[in-house]
Amino acid sequence: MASKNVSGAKTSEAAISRLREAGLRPTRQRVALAGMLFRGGHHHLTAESLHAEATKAGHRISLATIYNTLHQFTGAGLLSQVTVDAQRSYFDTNTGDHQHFYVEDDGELIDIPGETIAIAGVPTPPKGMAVERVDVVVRIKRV
Amino acid sequence: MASKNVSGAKTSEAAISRLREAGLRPTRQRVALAGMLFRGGHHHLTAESLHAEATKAGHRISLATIYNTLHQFTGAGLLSQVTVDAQRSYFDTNTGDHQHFYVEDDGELIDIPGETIAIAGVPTPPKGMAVERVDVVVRIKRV
DNA sequence: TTCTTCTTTGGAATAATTCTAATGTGTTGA
DNA sequence: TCAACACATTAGAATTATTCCAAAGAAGAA
Repeated sequence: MASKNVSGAKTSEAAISRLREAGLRPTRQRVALAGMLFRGGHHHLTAESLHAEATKAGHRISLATIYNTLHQFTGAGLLSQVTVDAQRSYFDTNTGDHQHFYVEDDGELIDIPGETIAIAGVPTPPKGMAVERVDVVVRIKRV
Repeated sequence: MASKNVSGAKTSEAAISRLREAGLRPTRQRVALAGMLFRGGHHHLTAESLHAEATKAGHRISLATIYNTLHQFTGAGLLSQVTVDAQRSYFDTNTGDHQHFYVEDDGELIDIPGETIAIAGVPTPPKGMAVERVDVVVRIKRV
């Protein structure tokens, strides 16, 4: 018997294997969120925005679970966290090497591809420390 | 009759003119904070850390005033704000062009002089926007 | 001085995030 | 198939950083 929703089913299967590979149990909530997050082009989100999107799509997922999931996905390398604003945490489905424009007027993030910006002369960290990541944020404003 | 504390008096005078030049009324609280902040080498601080330092130095200044003052000083160009952690706002007495190491283990900031890192290829911002600042954060961890 | 305007303040309010303890669910092995 | 366990989810309380508010206080001009 055919699935009620072929494209939905495919999304789910992809999400499920993605979660399994990451070592995360494919629970209903995680599958739903992974389906929304990794369905196509990259995007930026916050806990609140993802919660709103999930609710609108008909998934009843608590905010606590949204937070848990965002952190688990980040830990598993499925998402990256972007720190540009002291008030709110942003997440990015693009985990590759790249940078961001941050529009200060409305808190929007815009990707800058990884090869665009060249950074030279990063100094050696203090003894006993290693560089984890080099973040570049180009803060822009409406003129 | 001589001042009770020559060095303290000098610090105050310097702080007072600094505030006047910035167009800020030299109130008792602002003078005390400016005295602590601009007394010597550059440093990094948070609202809480400044409040604790002020209290320890015997100044009774409310946390609300600490926040007000930090924002006013930042607006006046006496401080710069550093966004490296989503949970807490850092301020820097070094307002010149420079970058930071951020020690993720203990939330410490370390300055990287302005000439050290070279950034090339910053793309043109979208129409109607202008680059406000380019921030580089080198996140490091204990190995 | 005295008036006016700007500041400071304690405490309440807000916002984002985390915690907690109870309940629910995926997985495993018999 | 199902019992049993480990792991997840949840609502709501708790926490943390920060801002707001309205009243009381201090700085500057006349």
